[in-house]
Amino acid sequence: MKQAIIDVLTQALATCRSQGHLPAEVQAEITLDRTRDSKHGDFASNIALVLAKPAKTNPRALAEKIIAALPPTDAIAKVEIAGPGFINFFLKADSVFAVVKTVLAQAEQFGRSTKGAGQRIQVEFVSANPTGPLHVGHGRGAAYGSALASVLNAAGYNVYREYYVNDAGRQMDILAASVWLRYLELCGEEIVFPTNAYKGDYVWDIAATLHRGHANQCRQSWTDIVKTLPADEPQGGDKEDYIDAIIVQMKARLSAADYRKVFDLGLNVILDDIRDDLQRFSVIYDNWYSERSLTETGAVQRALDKLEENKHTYVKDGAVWFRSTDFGDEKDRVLVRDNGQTTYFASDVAYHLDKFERGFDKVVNIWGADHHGYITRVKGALQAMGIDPNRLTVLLVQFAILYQGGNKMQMSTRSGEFITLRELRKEVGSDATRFFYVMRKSEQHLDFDMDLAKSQSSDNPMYYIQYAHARVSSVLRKAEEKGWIYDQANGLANLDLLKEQHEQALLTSLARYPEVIESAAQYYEPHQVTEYLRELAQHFHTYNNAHKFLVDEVDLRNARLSLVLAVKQVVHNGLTILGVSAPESM
RNA sequence: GUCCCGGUAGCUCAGUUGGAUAGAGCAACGGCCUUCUAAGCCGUAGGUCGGGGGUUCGAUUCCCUCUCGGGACACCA
Repeated sequence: MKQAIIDVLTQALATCRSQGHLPAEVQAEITLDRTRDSKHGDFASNIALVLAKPAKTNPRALAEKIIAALPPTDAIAKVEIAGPGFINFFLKADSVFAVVKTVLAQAEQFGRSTKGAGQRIQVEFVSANPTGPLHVGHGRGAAYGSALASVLNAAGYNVYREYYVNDAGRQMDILAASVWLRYLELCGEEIVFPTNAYKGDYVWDIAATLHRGHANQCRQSWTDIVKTLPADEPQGGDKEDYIDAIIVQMKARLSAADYRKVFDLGLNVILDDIRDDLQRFSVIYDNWYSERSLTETGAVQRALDKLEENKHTYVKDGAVWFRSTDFGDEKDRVLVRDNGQTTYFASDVAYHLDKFERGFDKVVNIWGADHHGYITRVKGALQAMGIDPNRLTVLLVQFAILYQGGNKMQMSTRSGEFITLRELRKEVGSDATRFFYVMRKSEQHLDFDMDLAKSQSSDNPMYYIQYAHARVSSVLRKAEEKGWIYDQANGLANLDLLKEQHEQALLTSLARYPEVIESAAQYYEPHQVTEYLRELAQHFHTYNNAHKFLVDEVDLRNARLSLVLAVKQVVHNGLTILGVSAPESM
């Protein structure tokens, strides 16, 4: 409907140009908005205000010319000039009612569009290091990324969901060392656990599995090891140096195969746990991409070669640097360390090169807000390799702060004292968790009120929306009890009986849904869907309270049931995009 | 110090990407169940859109500046 009006406006402008009311060189994008006030009709355009100056006339006079040039249309009842020169469009009743027919006919497909034109878009999200269970910070990225992917899919993009597994690098070595030390404790060694090692209980579990399967095979004398180590932090040393020294010892004392065994056990146990966790959170992926594979396939080397070929690297202090300052970065970045090891950044360059080599038109990364400094260098590297950096969009997700009983709950991965996504899910449920995570703009700090998320009352927006869905089902059950059979054909033939204000408001809300999906996709803002659903639910509840659906008059009853069934469908479609269930009863 | 994000009702936040009289939910106050779920609805009150400049027909929205919060600034990942 919106597009249809934009089309006739475009034609009208063309006519104005040919008649000389508008200079041919004056161009403007037509904006058409839903009106806030029904006195202003259904849609309003500010085009006359925008073009008045270049056309050297006043807005109202230009608006008249434009209106006169509008081709006749079935859908529009009347057009008015209002205020300083707005053009207001009033839709015919028939075209307002038509949405019910469309919703019921298209069902799950209602709201889908072809705006994305099948463009291939990759969404990479969560990608947490497999060094421990997902915590509540990752949860927001998971809910947001998953909802965004669904929104893009509904808007006609060909979406590919990916998780980048950081299965290489120092943090993973620290995990392996942490597991090994716990294992040594199980073997009977008396050790002092390092400040910088992973202390969560899950490390004990992994160590126990190792001990069960391999007994004392990987056992080494802690007393011997300690002699080679510098002081740990509590003893006045450096905790980073200390843990690194342990890793060196571990690699020296275990065979390569045994080291890999400990390393992979930790990796696989945790990765399986993450997969399971996300699956229960209704977050699914098309692919899990291994960082380690980038080294193994030579992708990292290829990326480094490409940067070197294009003369964007140099050697200093024994390290290979990327001249990222040429692309707006504050300082140049190391690709290969003086010890010969490539950095995480080098893997990232290779990974992003690979993404575009795989043929995605657009790539979206969802990162924690603490990674914002990386955007410039990654985009710089893309540019340095001859790829348009604008094809990459990085969306930052701020941390969520949990509140329970009015108190802030803190977390920290390394200390082992953190709230896991799993705990949050079990506490407030998957539906409410997902809904609350996407309720706010991603780049905004989120106050996550656990008490509210758990509460089963109208204060809780998720329950409020789900209840609208359940309420329609309840009405249908009631109709059945009364022996009244819903006749959809009859209902659709009598939609013109829906004259109440509440009904008109609902019809407009329903018609807006496809526009909301497109907008949410265009701006990467799934929270537009939560806002919309709350509003739709509110219109429904208000209507429900003011009017009875199950009236004696058959025609009116069928018409109203058709309307509320359409509401139910749209609520279902919207909640599905958000990864939230739509219950039949509550 | 540099760079991001934010400041809208007592609280948590929307605000259709520059439009018409700035909205919602809590909290406060007053109403509505012999009825398809009161897990709901209606009403009242509540504002210098952080301050100050600028851009223009028009600014909560864009630009500059100041201010106050939060965060990021590795040869870690």
